[in-house]
Amino acid sequence: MPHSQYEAPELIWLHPEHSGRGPRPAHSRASIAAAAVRIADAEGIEAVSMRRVAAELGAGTMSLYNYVPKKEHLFDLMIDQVAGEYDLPAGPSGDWRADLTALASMQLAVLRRHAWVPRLVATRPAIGPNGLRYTEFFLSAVAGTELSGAAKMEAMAQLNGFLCQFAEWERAATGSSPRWMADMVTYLQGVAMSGRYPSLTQVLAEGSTPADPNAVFDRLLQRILTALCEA
Amino acid sequence: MPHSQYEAPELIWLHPEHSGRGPRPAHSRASIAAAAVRIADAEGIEAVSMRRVAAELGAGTMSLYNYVPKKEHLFDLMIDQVAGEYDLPAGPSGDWRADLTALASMQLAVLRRHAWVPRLVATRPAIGPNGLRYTEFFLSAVAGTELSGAAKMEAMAQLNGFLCQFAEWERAATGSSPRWMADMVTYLQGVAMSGRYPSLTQVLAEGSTPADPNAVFDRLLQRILTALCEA
DNA sequence: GCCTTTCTAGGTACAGCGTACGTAGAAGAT
DNA sequence: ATCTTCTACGTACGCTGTACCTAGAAAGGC
Repeated sequence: MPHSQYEAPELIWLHPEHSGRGPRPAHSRASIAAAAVRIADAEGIEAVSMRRVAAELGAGTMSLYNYVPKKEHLFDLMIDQVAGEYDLPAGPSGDWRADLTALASMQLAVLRRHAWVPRLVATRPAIGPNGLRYTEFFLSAVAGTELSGAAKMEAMAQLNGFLCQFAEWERAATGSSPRWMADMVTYLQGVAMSGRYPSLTQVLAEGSTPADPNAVFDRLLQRILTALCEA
Repeated sequence: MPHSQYEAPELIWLHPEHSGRGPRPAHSRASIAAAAVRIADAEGIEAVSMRRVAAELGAGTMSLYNYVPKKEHLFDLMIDQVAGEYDLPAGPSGDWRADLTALASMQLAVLRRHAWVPRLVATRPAIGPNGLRYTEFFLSAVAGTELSGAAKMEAMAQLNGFLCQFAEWERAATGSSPRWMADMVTYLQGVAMSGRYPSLTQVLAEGSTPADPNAVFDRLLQRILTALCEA
């Protein structure tokens, strides 16, 4: 294909991976995605640059562009790569609440392993092959409910949003740098001292024994499931 | 302060805006935040660069660093700037559900006006002066419930997450480029054709009369409120 | 067999980014 | 009047995504 006047599709999944002609590609989408995931897990999503991923693969920077026409597409590959970690049952059990509870636990585990995922999926739809497997299982699990098709999709989006939100909240509470935590304490002390925020001050003063995140998760999840799927 | 060996606090709110000495600053946090918000509203958040904001203010690029030690802090200022758009009642009405419903509607309006907000608040806590006013109102509104202090904060975080999620979902459904929508349709047709995703195919085939977003919002909001605040 | 076509690999180059550092000068403190 | 501390901002560095180009490999048509 000529370089000019051709516009790559917005969706990498519409871009054929290889089309017979020419030399065998030295890499694959899967190996590229795996390399990018490795970097993001170890050094954070902001360390994932085209140069860095290419270096990880031992390839030239610009060679990557044969596989990934735009950097955004690299993110799509990464999302679908981790979506491949789901170990989905062959079919729904008939108990939608049990199925979705199990699915959500699995997803939380994935989000904990790959802390950069919530940020990415908030921006881009996860509709690669593995994302579609997830969607298919979710939809089959809630097939027995009275939800309309559109409502099922909404419910999936909301559940995903809740899980990402929870994972980020958990990480913010436990994974911040000491300096950051210290600054936060200093600031909130000043806020309490100012006297302008009595309700907030009262909550802060409560001491807040940090509840077991898993317990909080289970409780909130059940409530969300009820909210989403019950008529 | 000397340039070296001093480390700015992680929180811009711990950084004094001006300390008497030296020449009068030509700008203010408020004017800088307003300029950045103007740019983000008009051209998207990725158009907000230190150079661009400085230019908008008619200042030299590096002058901005006297007000905003790091770019992240500029985001904090922007978030608090739009949090200033809330027109909060003087105090809670005593009906927490009514108060939170009104608060959520106001917030949705803000998120619709400033589509870049969800992405930012997912990353950074909104604890500037205006964010604290919001927090204070939320906490005072749910003061009558049986929630613990920590549970109240969780509830606020979850409600915020829901609102951002909803705003992004709404925008994705209505605000994408024609090219993007066309590519999506092409892709999903192929997906349905493949036969590998029967439940998804069925949902897609349903036609999905696009429900009134406001109705969907009201319904989901009430369910979320119930899930979060009822014992 | 060869030739043409179409692919892959990857170097070079450019505009734009955040920001470290240094200098010049203004204004409050003594 | 002097010292100190602030503001304004130019220059420069290392990094980013990626447009464009060249070189060579492999498949299709004859």
